[in-house]
Amino acid sequence: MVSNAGAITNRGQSSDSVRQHNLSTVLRLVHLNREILRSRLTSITGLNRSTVSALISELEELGLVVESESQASSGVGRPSLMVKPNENVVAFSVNPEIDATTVSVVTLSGQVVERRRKLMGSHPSPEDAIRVSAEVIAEMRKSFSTPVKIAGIGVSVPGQVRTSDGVIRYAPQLGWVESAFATALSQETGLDVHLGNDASLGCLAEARFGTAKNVNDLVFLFAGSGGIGGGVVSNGYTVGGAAGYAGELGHMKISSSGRLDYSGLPGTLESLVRREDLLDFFKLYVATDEELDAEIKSSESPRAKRLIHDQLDSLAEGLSSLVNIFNPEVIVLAGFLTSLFEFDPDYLLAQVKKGSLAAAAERVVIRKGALGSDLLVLGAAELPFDALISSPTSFTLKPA
Amino acid sequence: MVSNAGAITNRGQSSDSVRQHNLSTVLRLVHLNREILRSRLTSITGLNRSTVSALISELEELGLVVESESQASSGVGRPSLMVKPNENVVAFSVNPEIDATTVSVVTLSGQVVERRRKLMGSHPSPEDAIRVSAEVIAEMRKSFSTPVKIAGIGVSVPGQVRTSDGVIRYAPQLGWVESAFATALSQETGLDVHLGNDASLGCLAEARFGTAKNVNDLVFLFAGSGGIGGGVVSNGYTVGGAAGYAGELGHMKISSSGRLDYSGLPGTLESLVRREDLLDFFKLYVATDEELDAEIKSSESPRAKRLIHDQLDSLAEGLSSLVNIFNPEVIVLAGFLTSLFEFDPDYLLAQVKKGSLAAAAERVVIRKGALGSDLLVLGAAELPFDALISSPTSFTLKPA
DNA sequence: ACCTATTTGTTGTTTAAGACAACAAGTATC
DNA sequence: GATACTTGTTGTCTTAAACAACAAATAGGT
Repeated sequence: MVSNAGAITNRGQSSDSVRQHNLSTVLRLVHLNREILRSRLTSITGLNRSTVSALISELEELGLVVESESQASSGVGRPSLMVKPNENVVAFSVNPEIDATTVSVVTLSGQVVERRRKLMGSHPSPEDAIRVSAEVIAEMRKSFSTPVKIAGIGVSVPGQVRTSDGVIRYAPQLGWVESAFATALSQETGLDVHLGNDASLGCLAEARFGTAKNVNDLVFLFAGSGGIGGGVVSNGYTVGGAAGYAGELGHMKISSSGRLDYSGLPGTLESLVRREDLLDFFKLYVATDEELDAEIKSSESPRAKRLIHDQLDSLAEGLSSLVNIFNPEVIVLAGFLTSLFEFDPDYLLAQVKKGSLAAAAERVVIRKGALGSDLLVLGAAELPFDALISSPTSFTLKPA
Repeated sequence: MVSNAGAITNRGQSSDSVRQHNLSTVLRLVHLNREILRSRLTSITGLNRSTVSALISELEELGLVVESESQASSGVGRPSLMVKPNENVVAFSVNPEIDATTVSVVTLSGQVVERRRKLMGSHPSPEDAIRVSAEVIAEMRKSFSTPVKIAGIGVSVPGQVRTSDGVIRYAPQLGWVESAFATALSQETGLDVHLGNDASLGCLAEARFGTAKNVNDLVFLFAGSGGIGGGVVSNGYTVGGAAGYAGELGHMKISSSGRLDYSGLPGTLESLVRREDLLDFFKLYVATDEELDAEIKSSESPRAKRLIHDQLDSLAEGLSSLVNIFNPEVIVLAGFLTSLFEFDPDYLLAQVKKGSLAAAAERVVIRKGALGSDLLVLGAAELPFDALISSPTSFTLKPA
């Protein structure tokens, strides 16, 4: 079914599904805002005060939210109660990288309360990462001081993930091919496991908690050592594609150059905007984003400036196309792209506008991502939380 | 708000909005299927038989649908009633072109029942097109033999349209800039006027009635004499962008070539895949798509084949990027792109797969559009019909 | 021709849940 | 301390979907 205005399904709504929808809506608002006044909930949802009251009671009985007296009183009238996510509801976030795997605990209120990074030998296999993740998760479950309830596990994957069954199709940097990661990790832990592409999850995180909060049309571009990934939100929905592989914005062809990207495609954005090129130039062999950033910011030599502007030009060409395709409200850059951007923000924006249609580009804004090292951690945790939020009554939280 | 699973709004649902939603859902299904059995409606919506019965009664009282005994009996049991859109409910479709403006009457059941093409002097102004459209519409309203009810007017615009207020920002072929087209035509006719980009409307039409029925992730590419336009459906929603300018797929940069497209951007898909180039080669100065198609299909000379394959290569480069960006289920080609495609369909598909990530491309299918000359007529009419369908009880149909 | 099984439409009743109204509780202003 | 104002709570009302029972219409078997 295709629709602009209507709902996405052909399903009708029974009174039961209405209740589910309203519970989800309230819970989602509480989650997204971290804390929110009851009076705000009534005005945002448009529901009656008494209805919101009943919904919150039900969510409280389910152990998903808690109410407290609000601190700062906001004007005349009886002060409204503050509603927050129950701090005992958590999700695990798993972030495999080339040389380490990070496991974090995130609360439903969006706090990263624990993080453990396990260094691994070079080129770990998916099985290695699964084993290590399962071990860390088991340790963490034993060491919780409060009695937590677990929504599940979210995994950020630097590669292509089939969302339907959580199979990693191809993760070039890690060298992983066709791994039934979700099934395996679920068996090891007894928890629900959800996988997502790292850049798509980053996009989700910035759109929900970061610099693109409340933005419905958004293009996100993320570059690390392994190339460029992307994510798009359109109409408030993540663009996922038929099987979940959408958002591979680094692999757009923007030039006739024969340079290959990490997936072997020529003339793509990823082949022309490369962290490696900058590292080579500055003779930094292993560098953090911060070191590279400092080097770029302090560049004075014409040759350095030329290189950086070349990269900015390529980035602008890609962004111009994306502006024409998506007419976004905001473009969010993350990873070392923020260093390029901040080197000359006006130049980048001007080049983007030059390469795109005036109408599509007229209100676009380019911003730096706001979530830093929490980006993928928060993004991955959203996957199990989404599952919980979309069916709060039937979802079964697991004990620690 | 950003969500994959949930609804797009933060609004709660009262019992009233449930009724509205269910009425819309049923009416939309009737509209999309042209006719549908009551039993199918119950199974698709998941609503109770008696509820569907009540909903249809209400829609019938509103004069939006009619019931009839179904013809072919389908097995045991009491035969189900057939529900169809009321043939008296119509919309006007207005399609301005460089040398003519076409006004059509489309029924809620998707039939084009009348079409008048008014030739206009070269380079008509928006005001000319508005005047001519209003005149034709006035004539048509007088000449209806049955007492019709009018949902409104949909206009396809070969250019960029701000959807919020129906202002044409820029229509390069027509030379129109900043025209408050919707407001003006509405004043002339007393009807609601909705504007949309031509290619986006074509995409919508193919997704609802054409070759991409029931496809939720779809890329549409349409090429005529004025360049290449596009449309995208993702998650079942049209990708519209922040202001409605999204879908300008012809203006993606795919090459370092300095050739300019009709909007002055270099190296774009539109600059490299050009109807004009083929016309020049075949020495056809004014040609219909059919004539050009015949010429392409009968090409034997190596030079002709080379030219066509060059264009196919450029088309494939654009499509590869789009596959990486959207991971569509189906790519639909329309206009003279179908001629290129049919010249060597396997080659195009192979080149597209070669230029894109294996996972994103593995299930993609390229198809020719199915709606031919009804494409824009049906697409534009969907705009007023959408307005009607999304609020069937409060919508006021205008008399002829 | 008749009987049975099956599916669908119709009608009256039940149930779930949001709206509404009245009242209580708590705050700011004068 | 009185008043205005906003919010939370509670009981009642209303809407609309579900449900159940029955009638209607078909196919297939005897």
